[in-house]
Amino acid sequence: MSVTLKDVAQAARVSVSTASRALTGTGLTSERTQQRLTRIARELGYRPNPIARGLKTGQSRLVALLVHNLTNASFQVMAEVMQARLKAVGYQMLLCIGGDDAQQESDTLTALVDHRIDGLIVVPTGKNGAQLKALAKDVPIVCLVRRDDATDLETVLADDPQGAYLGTRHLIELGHKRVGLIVGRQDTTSGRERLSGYVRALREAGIPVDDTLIHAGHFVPETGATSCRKLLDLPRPPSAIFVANHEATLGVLRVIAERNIAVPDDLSLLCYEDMPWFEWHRPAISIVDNGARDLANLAVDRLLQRMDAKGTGNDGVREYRVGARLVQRDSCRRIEVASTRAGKPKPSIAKPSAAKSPSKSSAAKSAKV
Amino acid sequence: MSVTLKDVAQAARVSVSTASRALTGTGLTSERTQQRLTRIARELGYRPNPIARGLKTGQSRLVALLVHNLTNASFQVMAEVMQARLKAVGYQMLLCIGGDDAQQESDTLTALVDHRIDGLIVVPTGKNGAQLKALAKDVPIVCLVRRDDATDLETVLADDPQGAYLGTRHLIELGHKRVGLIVGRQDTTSGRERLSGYVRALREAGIPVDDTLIHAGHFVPETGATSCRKLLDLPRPPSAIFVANHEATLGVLRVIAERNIAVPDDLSLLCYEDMPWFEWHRPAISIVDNGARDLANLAVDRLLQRMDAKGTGNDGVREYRVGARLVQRDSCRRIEVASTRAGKPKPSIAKPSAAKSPSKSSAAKSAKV
DNA sequence: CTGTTAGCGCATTCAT
DNA sequence: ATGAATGCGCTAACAG
Repeated sequence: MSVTLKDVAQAARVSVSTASRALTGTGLTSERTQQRLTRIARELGYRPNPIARGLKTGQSRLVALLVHNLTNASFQVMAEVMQARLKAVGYQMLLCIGGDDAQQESDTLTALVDHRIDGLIVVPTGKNGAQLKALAKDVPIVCLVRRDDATDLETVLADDPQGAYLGTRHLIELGHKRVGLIVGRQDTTSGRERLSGYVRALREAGIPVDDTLIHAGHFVPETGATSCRKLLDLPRPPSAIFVANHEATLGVLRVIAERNIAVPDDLSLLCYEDMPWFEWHRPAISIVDNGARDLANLAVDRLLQRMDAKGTGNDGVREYRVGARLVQRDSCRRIEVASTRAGKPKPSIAKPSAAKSPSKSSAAKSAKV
Repeated sequence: MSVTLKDVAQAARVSVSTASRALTGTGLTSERTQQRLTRIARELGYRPNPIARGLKTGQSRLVALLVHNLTNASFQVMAEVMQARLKAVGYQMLLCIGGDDAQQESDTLTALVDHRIDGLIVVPTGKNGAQLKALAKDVPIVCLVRRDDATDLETVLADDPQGAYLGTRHLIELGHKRVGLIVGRQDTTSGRERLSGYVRALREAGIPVDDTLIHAGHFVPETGATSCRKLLDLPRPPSAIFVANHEATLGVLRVIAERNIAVPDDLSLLCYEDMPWFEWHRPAISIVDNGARDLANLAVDRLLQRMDAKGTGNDGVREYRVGARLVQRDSCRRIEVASTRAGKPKPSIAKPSAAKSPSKSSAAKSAKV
């Protein structure tokens, strides 16, 4: 069916081992045979068989990415970035979709190691820590976006405390006193951290935290719809809603459309994680950008690094943060400050573009309570 | 590192071959040893090594999907559907992104066969027909969404002629005489077929085809923006635009937003291929649904079938079509028939759904409520 | 620098 | 029904 190393060796009248050495470029062959073999191999259309090679070397040239879905825009760009980066260094990407489900994640993980993947980037559900920990002994693993607290794996996170803080502060600076928050499950890193950023911004502004304005739930559109309805039905509904649960966004937009609410006139809306069309929506939706592309790149960098330095125990385990950015568009408006001081609350900080901010989340700004 | 078949055999005090036979369930072993081995294997946590097995059998339990990108909503659902279906029957999906680029496609294809994939579903660029044809001898292939005319591979297509026809006819029935068309490159199946459907609907209605209303281009947002601008700048601009190039949609929406054009009051808009948020956009965008989910399912069915019936030459090669559907939402409106009969053009057919937004352009700022 | 020898883990032939 | 032997294609000792 296909030409093997043996064929090449025969054609060149050398042993297979010589052929192998010459073609794998181990510099253990004479320059001449090296080139000769290379030529012959090319002429014959020889393609090394990764399966056979893998059986021997224990490697597969396969790297897996395990995400929850492909609907989330962040996961899309992560997948694309990873695929491109990995291909450039000779790896094939195995994309798996776990649905944020513990069982599926577990099954997929074992299937992946069965296939002897050389590396893994995973957005963990957080419910298979033990398994992940065990696997980490055999294959380099980098966690992405979420931390699995039961492990001590290298992890690349978005700076969610900062992002949520920036977003909330922005709304507060626009004059909003009652900011509704729709956030993810509190048993996830991002869910907790975004809530904490929100709370911090409120505290810092001296605004009491009103629990009725906070809705935490599963990462699905329905969460957004339900939560949004409840917020709007409040005796004193919020003047702004911060949707920090990306998957919930669609649900929120749906309710807003259903009730014919004008954004930003009747309600300011701020979302988390960009999507290509947010910019073209009317009004264009302001967002907190989590830096999906940079997250992916960093994760790949770390993974590649670990893959190279295999054998080097899991010492260097470290946690990384990629800064968040506020991207102002047209879905948030300034509202009248119906309170005491007439002075306008500082001009918007509107930092036009990028800006790594101190990633140390909390300590940086103000030592509030 | 991991427990091998040999370990299991030893623990059971049988030969590896017996162990192999028992565990692969070839019914060539006594019922008793069969169960005994199964139990022992489980106790030991034995997991067959697909690499080793693959080397022997020539199979990998890997199936690849090669698409252009992950931005296209259709590709997203196809990837998710495929992954789920394949996993259910014990295959891992290798997702590759070719960027609709001939070179990348070619590279990827060779990498995939190197890895001895057991099957391939590909959205072909159409520029590597020869290669695909050659590969088809070694591995079952199903083309999806596009046909590669240089091959005679089994192909699962959307019914684009029908879809474009339905969409165009819908607009015509609403009274539109000048319907702009933004469509894909004419060297692709879908590009040609959608154009043909458009033309047919026009002809059928006795409306002359105006070339200045037709823009064919690459599958990128920019195409939509450019084309849309040209259409709007026409001396006699169209009253409706049919965006039959999915990737171009964003560009069109952008121009519409930039110019502050009211849809559907100033312009009716019909798009091709659904996206989750189309429904929540304001106005909700009417579309022609290409049936991505069904396309994927059918493609998987066909592939699995071919994979089973391997050896059976490439006889059964056939072409399948998945019907398109028109999904009416709020972005198309009936317009006055500026001709003969005076009858007033009926009130806007505005479907029950959501409410009309403050139609007139000025939406963003201005006084509200 | 090169050829010889040995497996990697498994499925499968051939014996028994 | 089971064991022994063979080889898939390749890499890596181990000699020369």
